[in-house]
Amino acid sequence: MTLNNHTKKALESLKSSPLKTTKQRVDIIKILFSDGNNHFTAENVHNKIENLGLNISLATVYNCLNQLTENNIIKSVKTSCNKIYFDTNTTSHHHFFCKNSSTLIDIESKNIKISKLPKIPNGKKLDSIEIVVNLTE
Amino acid sequence: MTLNNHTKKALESLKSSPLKTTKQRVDIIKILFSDGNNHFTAENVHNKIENLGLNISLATVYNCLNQLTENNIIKSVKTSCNKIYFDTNTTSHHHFFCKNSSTLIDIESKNIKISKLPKIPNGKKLDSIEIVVNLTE
DNA sequence: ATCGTAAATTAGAATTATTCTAATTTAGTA
DNA sequence: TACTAAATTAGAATAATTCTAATTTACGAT
Ligand SMILES: [Mn+2]
Ligand SMILES: [Mn+2]
Ligand SMILES: [Zn+2]
Ligand SMILES: [Zn+2]
Repeated sequence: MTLNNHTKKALESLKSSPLKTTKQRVDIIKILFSDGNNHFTAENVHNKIENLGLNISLATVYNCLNQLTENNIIKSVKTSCNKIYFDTNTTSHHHFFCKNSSTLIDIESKNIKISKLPKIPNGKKLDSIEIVVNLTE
Repeated sequence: MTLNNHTKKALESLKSSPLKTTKQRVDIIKILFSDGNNHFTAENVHNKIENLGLNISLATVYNCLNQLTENNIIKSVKTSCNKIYFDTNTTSHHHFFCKNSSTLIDIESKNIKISKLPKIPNGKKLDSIEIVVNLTE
């Protein structure tokens, strides 16, 4: 029951955010960060909650994940399988996506490099670049 | 009413595919390819159909777009706005995505370059790389 | 041309992921 | 301890897409 560093840091971020420290938010953070950096759907988290015998409604899971995202404690990743994944890695990074298992694996920014980029269309500005390297088994 | 080359080629691909040449498929292809390469949601296509006074059910629009995709006459692009876009550009290419207007703009493969890629995780193989350059206005 | 049949079309129901609503409970502060 | 804004919740709503099952159509064979 001793907390790892990821979890401790996330709980501190929660405390210093404008969000209230509720039992549900603490439980969800513990689940998210228990195993190093990881990617979860809301349903994944809800299943873990049920397996632990906890009772948190699915609406709360979604509310919580969205608010943790808004407060930069986690981030969200849209995948080609039309589900939102929540990502404990808040650094700017990219992903492998395995189509067979619908799993995301981090690619650190320093391990991928774009050396040529077309010019940004007039009137728009660059927001971010997302690279997904799709894998099969 | 004279057809452009994109449309002619797509109609030929339809003819040489295992799909039957139905009025609905021909009309949808004409809509898709009428204006050079373009990106459409199923709803976009259905709206155009209605504006033209044609009558094709939404189910048929989806069926048709999915089968054209399976037969490589168009391709589909998943975006971060959780809608599937259908793309008349079947070459391997990447996209600008404007978050404000939810529009896709092609980036030709030759105009973008990845110079460093991490090694593929054991037991998996590379399927494809998707780069989305997100823009704001 | 007509027939037979597999494929296509259709309206509407179902599904899935997610968000919304509105009533109840709770955290944190005074 | 009381107050109040924020959080939680069950369940309804939404939105995109797919499914179902009945009807129609394309097209190869007669
Ligand atoms: Mn989910
Ligand atoms: Mn659509
Ligand atoms: Zn990640
Ligand atoms: Zn495209």
